[in-house]
Amino acid sequence: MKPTIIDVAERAKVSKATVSRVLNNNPQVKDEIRERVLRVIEELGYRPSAIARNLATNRSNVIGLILPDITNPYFPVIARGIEDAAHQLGYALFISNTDNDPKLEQEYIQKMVEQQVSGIVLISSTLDEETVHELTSLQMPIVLCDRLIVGKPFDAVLIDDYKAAYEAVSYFIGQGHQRIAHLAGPRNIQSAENRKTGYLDAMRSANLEPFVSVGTFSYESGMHQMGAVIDEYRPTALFASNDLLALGAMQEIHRRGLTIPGDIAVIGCDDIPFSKMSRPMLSTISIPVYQIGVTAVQLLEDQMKGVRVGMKSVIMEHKLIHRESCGGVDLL
Amino acid sequence: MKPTIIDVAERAKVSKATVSRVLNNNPQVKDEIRERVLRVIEELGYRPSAIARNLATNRSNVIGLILPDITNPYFPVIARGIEDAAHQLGYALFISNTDNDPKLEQEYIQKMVEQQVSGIVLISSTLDEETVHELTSLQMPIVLCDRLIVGKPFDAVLIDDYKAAYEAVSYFIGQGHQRIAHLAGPRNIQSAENRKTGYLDAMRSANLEPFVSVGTFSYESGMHQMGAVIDEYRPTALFASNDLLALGAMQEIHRRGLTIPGDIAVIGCDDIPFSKMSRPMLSTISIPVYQIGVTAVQLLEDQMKGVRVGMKSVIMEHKLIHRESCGGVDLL
DNA sequence: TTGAAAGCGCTAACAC
DNA sequence: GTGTTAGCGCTTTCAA
Repeated sequence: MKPTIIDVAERAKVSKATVSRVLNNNPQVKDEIRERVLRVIEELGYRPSAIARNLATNRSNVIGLILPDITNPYFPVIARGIEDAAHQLGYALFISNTDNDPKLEQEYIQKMVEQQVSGIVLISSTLDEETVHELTSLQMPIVLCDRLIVGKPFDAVLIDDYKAAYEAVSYFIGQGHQRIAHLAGPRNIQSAENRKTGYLDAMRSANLEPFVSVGTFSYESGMHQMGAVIDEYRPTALFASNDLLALGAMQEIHRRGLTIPGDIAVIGCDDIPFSKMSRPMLSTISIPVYQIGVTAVQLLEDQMKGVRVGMKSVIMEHKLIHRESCGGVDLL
Repeated sequence: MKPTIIDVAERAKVSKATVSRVLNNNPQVKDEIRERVLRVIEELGYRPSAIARNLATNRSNVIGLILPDITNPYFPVIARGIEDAAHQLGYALFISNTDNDPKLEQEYIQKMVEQQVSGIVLISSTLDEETVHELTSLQMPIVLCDRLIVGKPFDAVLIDDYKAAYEAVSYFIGQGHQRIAHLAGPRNIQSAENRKTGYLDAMRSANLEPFVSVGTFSYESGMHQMGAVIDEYRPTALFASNDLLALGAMQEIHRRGLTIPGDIAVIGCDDIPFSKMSRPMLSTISIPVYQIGVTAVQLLEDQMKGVRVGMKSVIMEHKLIHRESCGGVDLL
């Protein structure tokens, strides 16, 4: 059997309260006794049970991360930011993939509640009313990360998708492009919609005829959509709603014997690790993904400590990274 | 306050034992009472505390995953396989990144022990004696995943790195290549060493002069090393120890105005998602990463259920995926 | 089929 | 400075 606090207490000839005190670094323990206890702990290889502790203190020092799919190259860096920040603050991390399925989201939220997590970081693109309602009724610290449905009553860390898209398109316009296409993401993903709107507005304000092709946020989708876009619109520039889409589009552009950026200039969004490995290297809107994760945990910590009342949203800065695929002068 | 089992019991006018029974689907509860209790649970929005439950049952239904870095594109798919399998079996998942730091590995193992996880999946490249010793003394279900230090007394799921490398090199030899270089991974990573040995043996058995360049498992390393390899060895083919290395090497090859596979044919290893997005598409040794994760959890489950005594290693099948970068006839 | 009560391993008053 | 004791919310005998 694993030793318990009682085993330690008996062997060290003290009460378990004292053992508990040394465990929690309570200063009012005589050094001599502290050392004796420590020694016994060592001898026995004793490890306090976090579970018993949690039950007694009603806190778990665990935070939960719920995200769509760790396999999507956009998320690992966020996850890493969250994990690093969490561990730094002494929290362990639960993780669950939902594939954006509201059913699963709710199920995992429930599970986390049952596990008594101290807080939840939720990355969801599709938050429905029901989930929101469930979340609010939880009375639990929650931070929405990156893909907010606007107007929801939660802390959130986001980027300004609208502006990011607007800037990318404006760059193309500044370069003299007239036929700028947009590969959009799924309609139920808020950030995709915002980027689309940004694109549309930028085009309109320059009196240019927009062309949008809607797909999923995947490489394959980028390939397939791009074929039709070329056939129907003959763009000289492309703004893709995320890098995977852009990379897929580039593949198709090359397949047709067209050049990048010569025939078609391309800008993506997210700056996933691979965007600098493509040929030509993908120009893209860079998002401080790691920092988003760190910030999310900070907001969570604030809530957990009760430092702050009321909600708080943090908007992270994005930046157009001028690599090879968008043509034009080097902006650096 | 969150309702407890007592609140439910009182409101349903039964004892908490009965509530506990319906919670655990104990069949010997009268339907009428079961329904009444269920109704109250619903009304109160009651959720049993996993923590209290764990303390009472001494099981946590949580498994821990310790891996080097979720940000490395090789790991997310494994992680996903593990998570899916875990959730399927009713386990939640802890996750920790170690960056292959033995200190951190030990720290996280300790944390997981304190959290009373039911089992641990450990992906480590560098397992030192001390950690192994700690692990064995834990008496806890453990599965080593993918990067085994051979001869350690744990369950493991692996691939045959030696053979994989041997096959890749043999393919090149079969194509008539004489100057086949190898970009190796770090010396302290077992799989990298095994791949290197496979390369070396294949070269020797064909009486070819080998050329190995050792670096890290990164894209940048691939770029940098490849420069020297070209200068010093003028290879016509390259076997890289992983895809990131291969992709970096391809970048450098292109930068020098050389063609792939024309001037230098390349084969990578791992089949990370990006290997099919590169241009040309990277030929590589494909590893059933997702299945590795699933299998690891199955082994863990076996241990946790006590189904099996003794150790077990599972070797997963790899396969050379012939895409564009390795030249030669299409093998399909 | 149900209830009473002991206990899981720890923390936190409170008393000494 | 240290010990006693009463919980934390659940499961699980054991009786009834």
